Amino acid sequence: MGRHPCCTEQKVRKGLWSPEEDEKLYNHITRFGLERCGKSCRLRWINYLRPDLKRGNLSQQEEDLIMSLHKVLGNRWSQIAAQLPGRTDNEIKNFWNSSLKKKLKQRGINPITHKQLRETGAQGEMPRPAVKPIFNPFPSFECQAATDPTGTNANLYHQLQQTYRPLEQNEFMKNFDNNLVSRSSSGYWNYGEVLNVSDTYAIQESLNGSIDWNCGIAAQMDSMLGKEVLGWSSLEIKLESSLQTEIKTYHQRLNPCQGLQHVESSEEFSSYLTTSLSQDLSDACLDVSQDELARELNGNLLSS
DNA sequence: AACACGGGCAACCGCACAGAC
DNA sequence: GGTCTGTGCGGTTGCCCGTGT
Repeated sequence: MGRHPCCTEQKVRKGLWSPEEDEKLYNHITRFGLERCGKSCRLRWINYLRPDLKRGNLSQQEEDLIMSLHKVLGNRWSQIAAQLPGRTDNEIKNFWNSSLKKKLKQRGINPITHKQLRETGAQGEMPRPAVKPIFNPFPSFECQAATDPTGTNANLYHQLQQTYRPLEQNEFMKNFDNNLVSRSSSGYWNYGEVLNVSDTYAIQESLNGSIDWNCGIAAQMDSMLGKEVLGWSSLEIKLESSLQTEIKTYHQRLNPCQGLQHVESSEEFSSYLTTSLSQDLSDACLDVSQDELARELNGNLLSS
């Protein structure tokens, strides 16, 4: 778990409180009559009083960046906030819940998956699936662009098509029959033998069908599966370090002083970001089709 | 003017993690 | 290895304010 940027600054102490610090705090509270707990004070400082905070509304550029980052990171507000200097995770979370979410819905886009909503629902909501949703090894790429070969991100679509080679029907069934794709009694899918990577990856679906990326939960699988499970964190680290690089490059492109190409829109950035990340992930030789896997596993779930 | 309602936002809550002891 | 403390994080709650009736 990362620390808040303020604690990485050299002049900010961390760890146990010294008697001198206790005395200073005590004096402040007794002198000014502050009746707040430490946690509340900390929150107030982080979200409101910190001198490096930006005031005022978020710019269109910031909004675009949040949108793009959410597509990749999901509700990891602190990580999103880390890319927006002077903005807090709380501010971004509130902005997302009160504004951006609605905007996406109005555009017919599911704010959780960033996929186009079907036109069947009365309120434009996705109908609940008849069976429990299937684990998707690449939730980050469930963007509209990847499913629309005729859209503005056609290049991305074709790249993803090439990067993630579909498994043939019999190839999948062979894997399933040989227990290379398996599911534990606790609801974990294990793709370790199918994904051609050094570690075995595991993940849990939450009740609402979203994916639980928590490494801590995945770590609990050690005992269940009887073997070392977690390379998940290493994948996450790889993904995030890739993301850091892309963000840096994005900022460079946004800065005309550096004489680099200008990014025109959030769509362009999304495409750019996702394309770059897909290249990084393809380096990990992930060789599986999510759609094929989902279809087949759904079928097996129904028949079991 | 009074009330209901909804949106925006700050603050709170509970959990998890890391490090010290 | 267990416990305690400090900290980070995301979901949720509740207050304030504007708007509509």
